[in-house]
Amino acid sequence: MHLREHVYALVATIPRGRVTTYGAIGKALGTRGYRAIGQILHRNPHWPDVPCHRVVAQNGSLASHYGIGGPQHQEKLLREEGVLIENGRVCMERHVFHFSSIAEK
DNA sequence: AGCGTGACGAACT
DNA sequence: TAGTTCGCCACGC
Repeated sequence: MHLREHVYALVATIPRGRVTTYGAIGKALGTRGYRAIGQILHRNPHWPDVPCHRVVAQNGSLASHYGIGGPQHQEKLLREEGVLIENGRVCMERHVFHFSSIAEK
């Protein structure tokens, strides 16, 4: 099983109005290949089943080159879900989603 | 099959 | 605090 499958499966569980980070995903899956996760989401073929717009950097900044309609589209999508975005960054303390369980390998 | 690149992040300097 | 290096994984060439 490839890492990408796990990433998609995990991201698919993120509830509406919540966000997570590349680091959190990597940690949950037991890998440090954060860059790979970025690329995997960039080429997300499962939209909207896999809500990749809910994945942001650890400091709350949005994806630098969002692949589905530009960075502005990601921000729009998040706002529509009620996510607070200040100064181009998501209010993490308020919206971060903690994966309940371990990786599903 | 090997190499460079990238929606990252932590450790160094 | 800011800039650089390194680790890790998938992909295109």
